Amino acid sequence: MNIEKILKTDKEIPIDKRTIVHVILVSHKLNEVISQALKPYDISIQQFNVLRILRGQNGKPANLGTINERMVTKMSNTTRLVDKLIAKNYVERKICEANRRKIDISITNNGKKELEKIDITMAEAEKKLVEKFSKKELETLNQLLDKF
Amino acid sequence: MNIEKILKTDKEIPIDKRTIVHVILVSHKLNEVISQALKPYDISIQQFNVLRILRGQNGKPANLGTINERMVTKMSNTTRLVDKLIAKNYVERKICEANRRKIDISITNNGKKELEKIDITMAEAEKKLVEKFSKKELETLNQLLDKF
DNA sequence: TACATATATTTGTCTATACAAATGTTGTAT
DNA sequence: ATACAACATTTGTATAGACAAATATATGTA
Repeated sequence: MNIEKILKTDKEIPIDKRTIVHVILVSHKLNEVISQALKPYDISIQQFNVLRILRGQNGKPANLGTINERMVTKMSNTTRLVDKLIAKNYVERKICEANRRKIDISITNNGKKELEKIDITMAEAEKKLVEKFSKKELETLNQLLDKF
Repeated sequence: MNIEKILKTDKEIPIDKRTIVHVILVSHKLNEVISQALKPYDISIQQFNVLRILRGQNGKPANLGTINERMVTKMSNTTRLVDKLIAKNYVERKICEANRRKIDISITNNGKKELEKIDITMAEAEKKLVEKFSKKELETLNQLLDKF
């Protein structure tokens, strides 16, 4: 990924700015590849993330706050994301009887089945994205990213 | 930036997935810091990018295609972005007489003045974002990111 | 010239994100 | 018991992004 080529610029970008733009560009690419991998399943990355979080609850329902905490992108409207998953019959929502301010959100069997199919595609996409890296390089990259 | 803490998970994430999530999380953070820096000027990152591209034209007007090429995030609707900059009187648009399909977009003096103010704030924000890195680390990071 | 094709931009629709305000529920202090 | 603050979610509004369709102009070819 050559940034200068992507941005069609001929002048050299100073290293501070270059690093920042570089991370953002790579992130865009990752998002794009993952979105494409999800396309056949007609589900967005964020919807997929919510489904995975709910499965990780192992039957225990989650409320909105819990989902939000675990999301890669903290959203202000997980409500609307959950709405879409309910429309697809991947998720159920009911009022939490112990605390009626909260809601209990859980994945349906249908949602679990769909997720299993998606998992395979996703694992392939993820593997392909990092195939050019050695294990050592991945470790170095993660250490460097930790400094942000 | 500790990913596991951010995602509130206790289990270790496999390195492939961890790297991908890591890049995306750092990218979110960079975007957030930059957005906040721009907030006092009431301009979005993308609007700022378009302004910078237009200034880089050195008086030569740009058409939509040119702007798109040079954008960090290639958009399908630079049209609407330009609309907003016109409303702020930072940018002018007129039909290109040489080829009436194209439009000539140029930055106004008002836009240039505003951009000069923003530049200072942005340079500070960028510098701060990478302050924990040595020059060598930044170079290594850029080299690793190139492999994506 | 007429027609098909390519090019450049605009518009519509849907999803996602950020932020603020509104709603409803619970806990607490008096 | 009432009033008030804190909490959890929902809703409204604006920006941005992906994609497809529509519009307008230009170009190549029979």
